[in-house]
This record gives sequence, structure tokens and C-alpha cells, in this order.
Amino acid sequence: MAVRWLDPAEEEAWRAYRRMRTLLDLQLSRDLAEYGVSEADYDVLSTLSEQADRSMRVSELAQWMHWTQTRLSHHLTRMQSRGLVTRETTSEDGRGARITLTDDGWQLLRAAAPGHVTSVREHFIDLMSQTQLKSLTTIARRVVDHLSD
Amino acid sequence: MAVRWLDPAEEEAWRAYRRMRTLLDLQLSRDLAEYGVSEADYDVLSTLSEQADRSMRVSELAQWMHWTQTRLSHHLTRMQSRGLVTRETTSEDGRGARITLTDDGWQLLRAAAPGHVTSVREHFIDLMSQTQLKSLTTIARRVVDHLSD
DNA sequence: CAAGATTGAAAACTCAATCTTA
DNA sequence: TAAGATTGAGTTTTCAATCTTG
Repeated sequence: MAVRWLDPAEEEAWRAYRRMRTLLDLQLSRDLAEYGVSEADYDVLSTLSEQADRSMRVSELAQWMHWTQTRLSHHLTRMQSRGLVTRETTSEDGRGARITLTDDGWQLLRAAAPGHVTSVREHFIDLMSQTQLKSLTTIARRVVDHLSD
Repeated sequence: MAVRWLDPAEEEAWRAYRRMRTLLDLQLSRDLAEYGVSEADYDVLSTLSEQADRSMRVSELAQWMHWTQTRLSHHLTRMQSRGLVTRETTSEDGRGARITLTDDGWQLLRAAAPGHVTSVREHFIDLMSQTQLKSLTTIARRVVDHLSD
């Protein structure tokens, strides 16, 4: 079967996307590092913070973040030792573990969030027009829908 | 100073972008893994392959890929031990090292490329209209220009 | 046995030296 | 001394068990 290689416009789109991804990631993690937070940390903290009780099951968190349970488990061990989350065996299911954001974890997120949002604006959101923002959302949603079995 | 939080549309754009990024990455690396190649491997191999002599200086490659020299050096050690690249001291500059794609490295890229391009199409490029492709390119270029000191 | 989660070893990446040549 | 590159130690991520409860 013949491969359909990318034409010049497609190639350029792919390269530009990849480059944006790389540079934006570097910038955002550099900025977050000032608060002693990695992107992974921030994602865990902010996800937990959005729950009414600031807690989630490990499996639930892993699925939501698209992380393997193994990776999350190791990461939570480190965050726990830093006092950012607690781990408790839950009554719902004797096998399960429930992760809860501590006050320190919440405070750390509160401290990092304004700077992070400012970075996201400065290096991404504010560089686009309203139309472009809409367009990006549509594209991203399409890709996400496609990839979410 | 007051923080300008993201409004709902901006928030949605940012979340969708992040989710796309995560899922697309997972899918592409899963697909590449079938050929025994990581995304990092693929990037090194394809970058070298685009040079006339299939070779580059380490520093040049590191700058182009936005990798630290350390990361690249370690990665090249592994690729070298797999027989994918060679390392030679160059005559131009006694301090420098020149990395060259071996025939095996070239063959591995040739083997992986069709499948990779097919993945990129299926999960990204072909999901967009011409207009969306252009729009994405414009956005990405803008972000890249902004972030490229 | 399957599901939820953890563990330990190996691989990959980062950070702080170190080494060599300009 | 600075530039180009590597090294080794520590951290993070992955891979393959393992453990415990449903």
C-alpha cells in the first residue's frame, strides 16, 4: 500500500505544531519551577482541587490524567512525602486508595496558579485572536474525540 | 497585581489543547513503538537524515531539537550502542563531536517512517480541513516566533 | 481469577561537576 | 577562561512482577 506522505503545507503544519509544543512546554515548566512545582505536580494538584472534597481514587485520577497507575503511584509517594497529599484506604472498596489534597498542597497550588495562568496567557492564549481561539478549540476537540476510543 | 484568569472559552481552548497534546503523544509513541523506536529516537534519526551528509555536530543537533547537550549526549550513547549512529571527533574543531547516521539507523528510519506518517495523518492532519490546517499553522508559528528569543 | 494499587529494577532525563581543546 | 562535549549521581518514568481484596 502506497504511503501518502505529507505535502508541503501539511508538513509545515506538523512541524510548527511540534515546535510550538516543545517550546511552550519548556517555557511553562521553567515558569512553574520558580514555585517548586513541576507540570506533573501542577496537574495532580489542580485536578484534585477541582473535586468537591479535594480527593479522588487513584484509578480515577490515573484515568483522568491518562497516566499509568504505576507512574501515578510513584508520583503520589513523592508528593505524599512532601506533604502535598494524603493516602487513605477507602471504605467503598478495600482495595482502593483515596488521595486527598492537604492544606499545604492547596496552598502550593494557590501560590503557583496566578503565575501559571499568566504564563499560559502570555505565551499562548493572548497570542491568538478570538477566531483563532475558536478554531484551535474545534481542532483540538476533534482530535480528542477521535482519540478517545 | 490582579491576575487575569481564563474565561470559559479560553479555559476550554487550553484544556482541549492539553488533552490533544497528551492523547496524540500517547498514540504516536504507541505506534512508533511497534518499530522499536521512541519519539526521541525518531526525532534524532529524521533530523540527521535531512542533512546532506547525514551528519551533524552534537551542539548543532541539540540546539535544533531544543534538547540539553547532556540529554542528547546520553541519548546518543544509547543510540550508538544500538548501532544507529557513529560519533567521530571532527577536524573542524578538536572539541567537537560529529554524529553520523549509520546504514542501520537509516534503514530503521525507512522502516518506521511510513507507519509514522500514516499515524500523523490518521490522528491529526486528516482530521482537519484545509482552512483549519492553515489556521493551526498560523497559530503555531505565532507561538513559536514569540518563544524564540 | 480479575481489579486496584504498590513495589523494585531498569531505562530515561536532569543537574552539577569534569575533561579537553580553542 | 570559555566552548563543546561527556560523566556520574540523583530523580522521574517505564516495565514486569507482586500483593490484597472483590
